[in-house]
Amino acid sequence: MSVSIRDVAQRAGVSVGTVSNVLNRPGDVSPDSVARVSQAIEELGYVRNDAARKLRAGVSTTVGFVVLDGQNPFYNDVVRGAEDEAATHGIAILYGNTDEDPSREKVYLDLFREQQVRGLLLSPYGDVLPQLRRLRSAGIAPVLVDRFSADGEFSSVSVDSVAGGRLAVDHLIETGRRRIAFVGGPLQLRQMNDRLAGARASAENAATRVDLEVVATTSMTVDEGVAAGARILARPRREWPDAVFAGNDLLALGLLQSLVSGGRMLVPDEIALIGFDDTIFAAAAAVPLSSIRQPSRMIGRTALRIVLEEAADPKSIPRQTVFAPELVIRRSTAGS
Amino acid sequence: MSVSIRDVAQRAGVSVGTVSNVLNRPGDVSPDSVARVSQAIEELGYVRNDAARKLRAGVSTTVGFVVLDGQNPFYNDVVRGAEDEAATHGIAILYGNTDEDPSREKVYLDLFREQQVRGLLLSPYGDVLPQLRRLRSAGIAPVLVDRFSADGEFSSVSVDSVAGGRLAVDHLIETGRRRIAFVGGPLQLRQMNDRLAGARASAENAATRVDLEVVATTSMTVDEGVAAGARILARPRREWPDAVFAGNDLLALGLLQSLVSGGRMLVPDEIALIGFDDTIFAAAAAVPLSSIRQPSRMIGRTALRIVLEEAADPKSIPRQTVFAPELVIRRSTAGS
DNA sequence: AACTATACATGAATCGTTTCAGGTGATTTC
DNA sequence: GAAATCACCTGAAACGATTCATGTATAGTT
Repeated sequence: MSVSIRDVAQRAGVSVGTVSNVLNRPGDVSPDSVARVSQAIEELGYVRNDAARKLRAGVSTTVGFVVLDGQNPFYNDVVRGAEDEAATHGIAILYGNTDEDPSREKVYLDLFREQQVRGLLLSPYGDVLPQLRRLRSAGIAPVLVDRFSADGEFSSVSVDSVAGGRLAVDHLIETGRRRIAFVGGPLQLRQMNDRLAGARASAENAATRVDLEVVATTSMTVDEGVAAGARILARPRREWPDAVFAGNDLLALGLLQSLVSGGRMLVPDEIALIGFDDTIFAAAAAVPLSSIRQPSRMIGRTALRIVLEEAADPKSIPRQTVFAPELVIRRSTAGS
Repeated sequence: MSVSIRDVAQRAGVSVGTVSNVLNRPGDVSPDSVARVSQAIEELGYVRNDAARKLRAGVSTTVGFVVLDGQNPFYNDVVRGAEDEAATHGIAILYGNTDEDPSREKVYLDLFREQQVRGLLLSPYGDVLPQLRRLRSAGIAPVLVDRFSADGEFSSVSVDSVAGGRLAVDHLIETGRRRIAFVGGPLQLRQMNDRLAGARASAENAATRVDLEVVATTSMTVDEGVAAGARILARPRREWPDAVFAGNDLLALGLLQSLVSGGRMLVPDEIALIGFDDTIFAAAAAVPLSSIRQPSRMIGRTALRIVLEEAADPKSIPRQTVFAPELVIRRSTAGS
C-alpha cells in the first residue's frame, strides 16, 4: 500500500536509522548514503508519515489560526501573511472562523488541541483565558492577534488602536470638520473601545472646539453601518455631523451606502467619512475611502514567527508587539 | 507531562482497551464503565492524541482546502460552508491560498499530502491533474470546487456558469438594454469562458437585435475593473454600452467606481451594471449591485460531504454536482 | 605499536492509540 | 444440567517514524 521508511531503507541497502538521519540530519551521513537514500525515496515516491513523526518526536507541523470574522478582508490578509511565513517553514495552517460565537471558539480550541498544533494564533472574542492557559500547559503556545494582552500573560501582535483613532480624528479636524460622529461597537470589544478613546483624545486636544458623539452599533458589519447611516440622516439636517469616523471599513462601507443613496452624494462634501483597517474594499468603494491602515500581512507574519519561537522555547517570556497605524487619505475626506 | 489513555484507564480502574472502546464504541461498554471512564477523562482533562490515532487507525481528521483567491469573499463563503460541515464531523480544515500562483498550488498539495489529509477540496488554477492523480493513488480523495470536471475524472461541485451568464444578460435585455459589454477574463479560466458563452447565447436568442462586445481583463480584481471602466469611458459617448455584465463582483465593484467617479452617477440610468457571485460586497456597494448568486456556503458544505463520502469508499464513482445560479436584482440595473 | 578521536551505521526501544483474539461469568436454550 | 449464547473486559501486537546506546572502521597522535 503506502511506502514506509523501511521500504526505503531496504531499497537503499541501509538501516532505517540511516534513512531517518538523511531526512533530518543529512550532515551526519556520508554523501554516498545520502545519494542512495535520496534516490530510493525518489523512485518509491516516499513521503514522510507526519502522524508517526509527530507521535514519536513530539514535533507538530501545523499551527492553528482562529479568526473571529472570516468575512472581514482584514483577517483574510492577516491569515495570508501567516500563511506566507508558515510555508517557508514547511508548516500548514489549520483554519477556523468563529463568527463572533464563543461556543464555536471553544470547539476550535479543543479540536486544535486534539490535533496537537505547534502553536495557536487567535483573534479572541469571548473569554478564552482559561482555555488558553490549559493549552499552554499542554505545550501549545498561544499568541493573540489584533488584541493587546494587557496583563502580559500571553504574547500578542496588534496595532495601536488608540493612536489609530487619534490619527483619524486629527485628520478630520485638519480638514476642517468640527462635528464628528464615531460609529462603532460593541464597545466591550477592546479594539473598538481603544479607537474611540483615541478619537476622544484627539477631539479634546484640538485647538478649536470639536464635538464628538458616539453612535453605537452592536457589531461591525455592513448592515450595521447602513442602519447607523439611516439613523443619522433621519435627523434634521442641522444636526447632522460633518464627519463620520467608522470603527472599521465594513461599517464605513455601509455608511457610505446610506450617505450616497437617493442620488445624493453627501460624501465627501457634506459629510466626510473615514474607516479603519484599509481593506481592499476601502480603496474599491464608489467614493474611495480614507482609512487607517493596519499592516495586516505583517501582523500575520510576525505572529507566526513569534508562535514558532515560543514553541521552540517554552520558557520564553511573553511579549507584546505593537505596530503603528498609518493614515491613508482618499477622496472620502477631501477638503470641503 | 501530558495525559494518556493509560492514565485514564488506571484512574477509572479499567484496561486501556476499554477506554478506547468508550471513546469509539460506547455502545459496546457497560453503562457503569462508561460513567467511570467519562469521569476520569473529565478529571484529568484528557484529550485524544490525534497523531497516535491517525497512525494506528489510519483515519485522518483533517481535510485540506486550497483556494485560488483568498481575497475573494466568494471563496471565504465557500470555506465557511465547508467549515460548518466539517465541524459536525469533528474534522479540522487545513487551509491554503494560492493567489493564482501554480507554484504555490504545488507546495500546498505536497504539504497536505504529507499531512495525510482525509481529502482535498481544491479550486484549481494551474494544471494539477497529474498531482491530483498521485494524491488519489495515495488514498486522498480530491474534489474540485467551483470548477466542473469535464472529463468526469474527479468529483466536482460548481454552479452552472453558462446558465448564470444567460440569466444576467436576459435580465439586462428585459430591462431594455441593447448594447451590452461583457467585462471579464482571463478567458482561459473555465468559469469566465462559460459566463461569456451564456451571455452570448442570451444575446443571440433575444427577440430584438442585441450587441454584445467583450472587454477582456487579465485577472478578476477590483483594479482590473477600474481600468476596464476607464477604457470604456474614454470612448466617445455614443459608443458607450448601455449595460455592463462583469465576470465577477470584484470587477463589478471596480467598474462601479469608474462609472460614478467625478460626481457623475452613470449607474444605473446611463449604464446598467450586473456582477457575478453575489458576495456581501455586492449588496454593500454605494449603488447596490445586481448579481448572479452562487449558493456559496452550500457549495462548501456539499463539497465537504462528498469528499468524506469518497474517502470512506475509495471505489466510489466521481460525480458532478451542479447548482443553479440565481438572479438577484438590486438598484444597479433598475429600469431606465 | 598503542591509543584516541572521528565518522558513520545499526537496530531495538519508544511514542499513544486501536484492534482483536481470547477469557470470564452470567443467562438462555434444549 | 450441559451446551450455547451473550455481554463485557483484557492485554499484547501493531502503526511508522525518531532516538540513542552501541558498534566498527578509519585516520591521527604520541
